[in-house]
Amino acid sequence: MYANFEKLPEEKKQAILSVCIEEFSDTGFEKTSTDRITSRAGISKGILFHYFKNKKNLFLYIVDYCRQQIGDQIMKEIKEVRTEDFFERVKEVILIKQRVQIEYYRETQLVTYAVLHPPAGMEEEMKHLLQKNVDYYSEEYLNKLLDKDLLQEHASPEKVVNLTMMALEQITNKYVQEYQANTISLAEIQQKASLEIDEYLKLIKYGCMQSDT
Amino acid sequence: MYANFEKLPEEKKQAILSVCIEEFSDTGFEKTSTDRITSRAGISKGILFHYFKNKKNLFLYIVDYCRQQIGDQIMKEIKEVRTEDFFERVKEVILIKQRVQIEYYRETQLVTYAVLHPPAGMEEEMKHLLQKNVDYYSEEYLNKLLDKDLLQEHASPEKVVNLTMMALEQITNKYVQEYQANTISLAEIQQKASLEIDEYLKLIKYGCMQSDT
DNA sequence: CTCCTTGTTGACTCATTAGTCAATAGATGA
DNA sequence: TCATCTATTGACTAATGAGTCAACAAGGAG
Repeated sequence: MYANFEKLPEEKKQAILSVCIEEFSDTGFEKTSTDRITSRAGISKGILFHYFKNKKNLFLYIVDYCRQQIGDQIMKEIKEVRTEDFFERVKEVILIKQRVQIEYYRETQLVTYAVLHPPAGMEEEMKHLLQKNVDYYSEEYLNKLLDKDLLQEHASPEKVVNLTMMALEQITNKYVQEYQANTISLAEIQQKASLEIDEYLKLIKYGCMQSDT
Repeated sequence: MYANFEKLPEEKKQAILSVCIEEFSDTGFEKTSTDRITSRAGISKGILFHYFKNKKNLFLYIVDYCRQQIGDQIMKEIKEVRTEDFFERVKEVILIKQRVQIEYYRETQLVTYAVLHPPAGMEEEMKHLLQKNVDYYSEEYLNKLLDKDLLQEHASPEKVVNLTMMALEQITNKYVQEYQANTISLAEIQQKASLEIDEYLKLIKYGCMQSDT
């Protein structure tokens, strides 16, 4: 489908891709102008439409490319994680995600935006694209690590996994925003996030109420 | 500023407002056409620009109007809540929010969208608008209801409030989506949400691990 | 009825943009 | 060298949309 584009020399491909990523993540689908893309990338309008046929296809290609990049990077790093304790592992995984989210922040922004607010007429494509990502680190897998024998009878494993993921993701997102606003170093926010994560994990593990209630 | 619009007969005002809300919430700022608004509302293009000067002002006016409507409605209902127990109260409040979110779903969608993804050049206005909403049901207030004497020493009140709000909001949002997708009744999703909330509250109160660990 | 004010119209301008296509440049092979 | 094919160009089209403005309508006030 995009063979003509793909057989371009890597250097030129990268130049075009990075301009597109910048433009789309900055101004969204509608407001991004193909004129601006072509002039910034130093190519003609004709050739862009020759490669991708239309703006919609270009956008889908770029979003999918970003999704893949992020996914690959996260998977690569997660594969190294050996920790078997559920809570420790979730923590490590979430900190990896945070790092990647910062390293690929434009890509993350673009994919998040595209999935949450698909441009008119792309709802189906985005759903399809999202599915490719769902299973790249399944909750099922985490679920298996949770030792059910240690859980209280009222605590269903799915709820524990869900609450934990939700809480940790919220914490890391908060710090990502801080990182982007000010100029704290990555190491610093990871350290802060790590401490806060520990406290929330304690809360989830042992609750907030004194046991004699 | 918008005196000319505001002194219109209520009926005509409502007609215009509701068309704008529909269009903006459906297609977002950029894609919404003032031509379409005027023709659907049965008014001329000239008069729309006479009332609001430009599209940006119109959008801000509509978003603020929606924000106010939602806020007023929630406040009205929350004022009736007498429950003093923190967890019970948070639950009631969140279920009220869920009801209002469903009743005013277009308005909610519009405001959420506008705040999360402000159209180019409206970032400041949106921040300002958000601030008006922040304190309409402060976490501070909820904080006061949390009896600190009952908490374990590791559980900081802010974290308990935060985790609770986050969890419950996520649950209600999940059910709102279900409601919008299928055709379950409001009563039914509120009942389901209520049960699930109870389980998460138990988890937050007493944790998931058996105490002898 | 006439003058004035205020509300309202919609055809028009001007800028922008996705997408096209005839023409050109460059490469390949005979 | 010439012929053929592919890659690339950029001026052009057609559509759309925000914002303007001269003109018209309505409703008093005198």
